[in-house]
Amino acid sequence: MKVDTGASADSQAVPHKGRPREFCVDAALAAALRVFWSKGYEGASMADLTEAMGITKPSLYAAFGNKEALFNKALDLYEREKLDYMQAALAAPTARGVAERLMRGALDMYTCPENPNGCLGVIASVACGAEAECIRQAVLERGAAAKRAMLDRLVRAKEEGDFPEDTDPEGLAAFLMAVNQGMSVQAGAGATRAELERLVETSLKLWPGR
Amino acid sequence: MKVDTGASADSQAVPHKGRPREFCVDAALAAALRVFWSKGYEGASMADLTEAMGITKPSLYAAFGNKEALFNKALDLYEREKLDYMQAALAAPTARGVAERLMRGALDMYTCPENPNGCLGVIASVACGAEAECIRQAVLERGAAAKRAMLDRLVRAKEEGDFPEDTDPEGLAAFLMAVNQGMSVQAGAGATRAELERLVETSLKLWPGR
DNA sequence: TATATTATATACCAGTCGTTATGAAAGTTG
DNA sequence: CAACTTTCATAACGACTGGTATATAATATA
Repeated sequence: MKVDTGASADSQAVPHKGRPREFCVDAALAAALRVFWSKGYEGASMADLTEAMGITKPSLYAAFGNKEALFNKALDLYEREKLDYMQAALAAPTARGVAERLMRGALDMYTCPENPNGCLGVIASVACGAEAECIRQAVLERGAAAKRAMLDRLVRAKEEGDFPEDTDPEGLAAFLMAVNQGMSVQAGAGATRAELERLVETSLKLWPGR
Repeated sequence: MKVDTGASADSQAVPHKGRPREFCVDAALAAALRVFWSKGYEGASMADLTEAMGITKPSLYAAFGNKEALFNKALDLYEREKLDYMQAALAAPTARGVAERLMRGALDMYTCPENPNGCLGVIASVACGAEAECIRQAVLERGAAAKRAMLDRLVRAKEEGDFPEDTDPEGLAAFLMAVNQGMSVQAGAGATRAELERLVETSLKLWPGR
């Protein structure tokens, strides 16, 4: 297991000693993310990855360590660039605003033609068999953290009077995650944007309180 | 590609000509289902399958054709034995009864200790990369049929006055499927029965009409 | 008992998996 | 120019993939 090379920073600032690399690390990582996102962790072969990234296998191993390390960095990138709607949702003033921003953000994410279909977290957590258990655990960890953040936000919302008295914030947090995960599955199954919009509108209409 | 041997019927009724097989086809298929259910289509290797089924590879190929045919038969078995709560739900007298039976049936299915975690349909449709596209299509086909049946049922429910006037049956059908898929994802992620119960109770409380 | 038919077990196929050893190429530094 | 360092491309590694050829064992039929 190699140490992290700190590849995320742009390496063009200070000229290195040896032969300079001929590819952009960030662009290669973005390409790798697309592959993992499309095919899952185990479904993405090194041949798929190197072809999409435009580099050879030794270059990949030198720059990113191994497949698992590459996936984790791709997962970081995914969370940073594609899951920003989550934090934006949590910042909404009311619980209804949280739900609305979350669902509409997810809708835009899932239906953006630039993106592969579905949610990388769902794909990787569901499609992880056998020896890639640590990958699964890493993905589940992030999902659990997201749910915890949502739960905290909804608990606060209840204290602020956003819900009727008999509302269960834990149930609602699980509910929001479930609708989001369901959207991911249906998007992966080829649902149209119009179909997902109806799902979002229906879910928001059912959402309780303000 | 061999022709179907009609292995579903119990072959002990009439003695065959050659050497009799030493394993029960139905039991082997049930074992194969558990493997596919746990690991997905591509995640389940022939070695996994033969070991769980207690037979050798040539026996498997002779009895079931190949991996794809085996999966399709396992999928039939799954739908027949594990998805019966779907039809039971559709037979409920009111839309609320449909939602209730569906969610509680799914809850029981996902939390039964005998079963692997999650829904085989979700697992196989999400975790199908590359060349197993026909498997994915077959699974998606069944999911689409299930949603269509649900939509028909909810349209009828609206005609029967189970919903407020401004209710969108299509959105509600997608909603029911989404909650179910979300339950599958969360069950696969290791959610406890108590957590899923709260999700079900919350969703049912939000369900509109009677 | 002899023959036909089917299932079994062993070993093997070509291909792919993730990973790495090897040597040449391309830079910086003395 | 000659070290030195790092990346490059080629090729290979052992392990595993889905799928079979072959030979033997077990039954029914004649």
